[in-house]
Amino acid sequence: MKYDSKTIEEKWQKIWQETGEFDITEDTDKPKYYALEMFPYPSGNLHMGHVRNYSIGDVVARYKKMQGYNVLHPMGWDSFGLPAENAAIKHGADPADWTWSNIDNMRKQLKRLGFSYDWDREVATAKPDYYKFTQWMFAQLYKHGLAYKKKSYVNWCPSCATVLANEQVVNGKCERCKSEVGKKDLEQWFFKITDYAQRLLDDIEKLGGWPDKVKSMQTNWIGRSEGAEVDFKIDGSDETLTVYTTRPDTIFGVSYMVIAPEHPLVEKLIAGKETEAECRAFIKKVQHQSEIMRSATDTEKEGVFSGTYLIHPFTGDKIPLYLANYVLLDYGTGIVMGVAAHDQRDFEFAKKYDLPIRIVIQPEGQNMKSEDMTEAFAAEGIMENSGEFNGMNNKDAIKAITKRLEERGIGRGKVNFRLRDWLISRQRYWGAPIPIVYCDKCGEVLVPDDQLPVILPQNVKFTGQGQSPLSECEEFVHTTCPKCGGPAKRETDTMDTFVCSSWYYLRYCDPHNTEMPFDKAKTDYWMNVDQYIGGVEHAILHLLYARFFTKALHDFGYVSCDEPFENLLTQGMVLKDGTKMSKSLGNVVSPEEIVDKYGADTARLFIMFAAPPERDLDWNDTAVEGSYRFLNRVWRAVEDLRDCVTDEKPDAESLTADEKKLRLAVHGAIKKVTADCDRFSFNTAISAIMEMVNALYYYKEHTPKDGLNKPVVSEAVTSLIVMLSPFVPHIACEMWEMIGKTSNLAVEKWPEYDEKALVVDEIEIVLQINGKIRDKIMISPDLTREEMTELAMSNDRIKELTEGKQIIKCIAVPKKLINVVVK
RNA sequence: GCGGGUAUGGCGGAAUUGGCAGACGCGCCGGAUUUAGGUUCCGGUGUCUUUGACGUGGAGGUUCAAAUCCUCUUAUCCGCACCA
Repeated sequence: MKYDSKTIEEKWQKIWQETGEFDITEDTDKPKYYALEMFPYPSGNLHMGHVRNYSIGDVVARYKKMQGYNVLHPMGWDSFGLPAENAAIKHGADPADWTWSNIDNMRKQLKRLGFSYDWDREVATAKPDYYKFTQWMFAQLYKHGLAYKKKSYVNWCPSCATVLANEQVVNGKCERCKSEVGKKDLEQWFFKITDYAQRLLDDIEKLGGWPDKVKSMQTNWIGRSEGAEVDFKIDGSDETLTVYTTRPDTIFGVSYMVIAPEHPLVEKLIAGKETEAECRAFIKKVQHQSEIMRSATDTEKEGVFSGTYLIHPFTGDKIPLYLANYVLLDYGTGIVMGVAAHDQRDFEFAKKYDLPIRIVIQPEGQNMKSEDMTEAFAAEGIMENSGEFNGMNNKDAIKAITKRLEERGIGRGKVNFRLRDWLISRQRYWGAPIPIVYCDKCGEVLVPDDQLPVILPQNVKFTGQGQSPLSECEEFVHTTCPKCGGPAKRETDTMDTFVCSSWYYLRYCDPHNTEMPFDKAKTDYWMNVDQYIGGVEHAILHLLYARFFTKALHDFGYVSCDEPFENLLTQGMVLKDGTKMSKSLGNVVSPEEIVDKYGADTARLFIMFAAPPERDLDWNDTAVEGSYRFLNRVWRAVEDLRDCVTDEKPDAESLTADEKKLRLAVHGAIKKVTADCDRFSFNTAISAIMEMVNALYYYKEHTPKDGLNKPVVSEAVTSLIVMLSPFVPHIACEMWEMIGKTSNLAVEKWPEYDEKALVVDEIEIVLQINGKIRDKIMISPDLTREEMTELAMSNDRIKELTEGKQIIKCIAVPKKLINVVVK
């Protein structure tokens, strides 16, 4: 007989729903705990990655609840985004209908897995009551000068027909559709995340509960570098060009300069020069080079002389200015010094175009010659050919030269970041409209808070071509100016969906508030998120944006915290046969099927048991059977022993050896499961429960039915059910009922172990000679080192093996081993 | 190139602080139950030339003792990448 997972799971899910079991409010009598999993995009169906993410979160939430915490555990939908719109283009479905029906389906699937969400707090970012406040967030940033529009050379995905943030371009391709990303000069909305670059970087230190991997990814992404800006006079003009360099110490080694071909000043620099035609041809060529080609390290460096010379600020030499494909427009000033001897890229470029290689730093005690060099020398050394700075260590020269530049007013120390401002406008329909209107009289006008939300219109046309559907929706575009009441046009760009997901964790604290995105008192109670759980793919984008939002809202006075996520767990992927599950490979295991066949509890148990949460998990059908078998084994034991359940406590004084052994197993398990759950080592927590079940079977099989010690068995059975309940809540509740309990298992107190039950008369310790095991003996655990040593010396085996040898020393580790060192 | 991981039986994994390597599970082998298969219960299962030796990707080192610490190295995965 197998236990009936289907009936049991439906029964308890219904009860939880009807009793509002997991609905929660602020309660200052209890410590709070905010358990959060990254909310899903409603693609249509739950996949195993979701099941894993939410199973981990549910165990955490349920475990904390049983430990007496007031647990906030919400769920919602990151429901704006391109797939809805693509479905509209492809199948003619309305993006809203498509989204809501997907949500309905996935909500059902989540409920079938028995997660302990407070469904009353469910949010969907595509609903007006939510995006009203996404627009409010935009307004706040706008009012504080952190949202601005500028013409910029931006990433453009031709297939998605929209711009993309820097973070959404992966290897020169669109993160979503993988098509090659181009560049366009467009007027776009940005959030000034760069204002927070230093703080976002500094505060990474505060993120003690985050994985190092994520912290280092963010550090690299922010990419702080220290250097200097230097002004170079243009020969024959009063104007200057400014470069950024991290190596001002190499300034005397400059043999040429380079400017990005797309640089706005290029036009002026090449106009009327002998080389103009050549330059124009080069610019055209570079424009046709794809972003991937341009950014690949192994792409050959190419350039052309601009016809312009710059004047070296120290030597007064005339230095040729080149246009070259290896200089990035949007980092630093878009102009760099070419120091062939001390930078590998410059070295290659100089070799190709036969430009001078000037050594200005020598490795200590050496005398390199430029004609012998096969690669640039980028390490530390002693300055030479650098005028007054000769003989200095180059590290010191960086400071000295920067200082001199500052004194002369032709340069300055400068910190640069790799992080760019966050491009948030999208030329798409299914997103939160940007609350801006354009009035002929008043210009760009922010929609006032009391006129939010700017409602996304329905019944727009989806052609998949040309402009955004919104810009062709006349009744949306034409409006009145909030300032002067005259005719005005709406901004037709919508916001990047990452804006919506940058503040949802705050909305969960107060999801029904119609006046404000949240009440400060409520976020003060619930924030920070104590445990955030999700995929590592969000290590940069979402997690950086959310940190930025929290800091900005903190500065505006809306929240007290300035980091949102106290602890972060990045769960591993769910694989099949060592590779990612994917439709094209046909190796997708559907959660629905598994729940149908074995039940939600088995699916959850397998996922938690098969691997530690942060590691990748290979789906294994026979191992799933093993988890199912274990639950049946537990079920049979509880069924068998249900009559033993009593309120009577075991009498520790009068137990048989077998009874003591069972108690030891039970309390040992309580100790280990608790410690393991505290450190999120759920796989070993489950294995500890399995060992306890094995001990229970041993006792059961070795004791006549009428000889069972009821209080001892009762203690074992109740602890077993309680400890299983965060992992497999349905079967646990059913067994709880089966043994006659009427209390609510979800808030049952987590068991505590009895130190006395763990005390044993004898333990096995190891006898070693020179670190090799030679015997094992049973001793009292209380023996001192001296007593242990004495025992070892009188041991026959040790005596035999050490005969005729010189005993140098004897190391005794209480409760572990004795090691005799001989020569 | 820079940054961060990972490497342990046939497989997933365990060993929290340096102290019995391989817990727990899968698989496999055997016993009991059964007409048989399946189920269930019990037992076994790192390798080998088995009174012992070897064994945590490889090579050194520190230590009475190393999967764990140090140095070097190989493989592999992930992130960033012409960032001046």
